[in-house]
Amino acid sequence: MPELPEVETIRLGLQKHLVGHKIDEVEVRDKKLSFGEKKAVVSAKVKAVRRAGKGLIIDLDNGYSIAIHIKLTGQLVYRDDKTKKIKPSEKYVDGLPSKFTRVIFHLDKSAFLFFNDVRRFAWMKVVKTQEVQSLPFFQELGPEPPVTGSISNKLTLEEFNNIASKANMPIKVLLMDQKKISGVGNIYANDALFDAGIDPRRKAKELKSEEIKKLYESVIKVLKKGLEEQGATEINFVNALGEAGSYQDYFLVYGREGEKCLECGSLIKKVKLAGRGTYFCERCQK
DNA sequence: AGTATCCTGGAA
DNA sequence: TTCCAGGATACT
Repeated sequence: MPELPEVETIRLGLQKHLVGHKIDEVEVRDKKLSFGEKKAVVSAKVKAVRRAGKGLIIDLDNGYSIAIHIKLTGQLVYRDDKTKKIKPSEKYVDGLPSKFTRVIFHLDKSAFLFFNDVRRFAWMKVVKTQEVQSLPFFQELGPEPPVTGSISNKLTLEEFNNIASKANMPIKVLLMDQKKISGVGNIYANDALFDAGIDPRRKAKELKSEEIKKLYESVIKVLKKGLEEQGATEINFVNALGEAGSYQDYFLVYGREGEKCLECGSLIKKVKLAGRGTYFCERCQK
């Protein structure tokens, strides 16, 4: 789902297209969304777009920011006269107001930013820039594997070793715990464990240090691959121009239950860990 | 540490 | 028609 590579892909697109625009008007169409003070963003200019874990921060030039989490199905899509020509992915729920469009930013130079979300788990909140880090989500974020584009602290191998040695939970659950390690979700956790040859059900604290080292490298490797492919379009992830990613064409084990292991040909198994679908090869992952 | 919850479209 | 997926959180 939207994880570090997907959110970073959006950030890069917004950094390129959104920065410099003035916000003329904001339409909040979903009453469930506690957007905050609309007045605080109207007539401000976008200064920068930052990321921490799976969270995004749009900084304005008036001391305010818009903190965002797209959760499972959120989309942030920029449109202007030039980018209108780009044919969006079929996964793009709708560029123009649709029933899934929760917020519309009317920008200067006839541009728009659409915030779409089918399942309504995503959130978007106006806060003072200084207070972004004190929002519970950002405050509690753990360090992030060293990939790119983030303001979070970088997870070192030593730290990963330390965190794992104290965690009495399956290693896969640890990888996905944003308070311990940020940015990794279900897709990349499954694929990293396959790449490292480690059974996702094993207790984190029981892993040997060479296994932790291998896993550390595998996590970085799959995240980088995800970034290169501009993310995975599983449900309806799209980038800031409405285009799909392609990491779904390179899934190692995620979503491949019953299919052949890419290494040994035996069938990929699926179990549940902490309520989440967990895919692995019993023969390759020990 | 595990489980229910939010929400909805799409799969079974 | 029912069930399932999933990020993060609130419970137990």
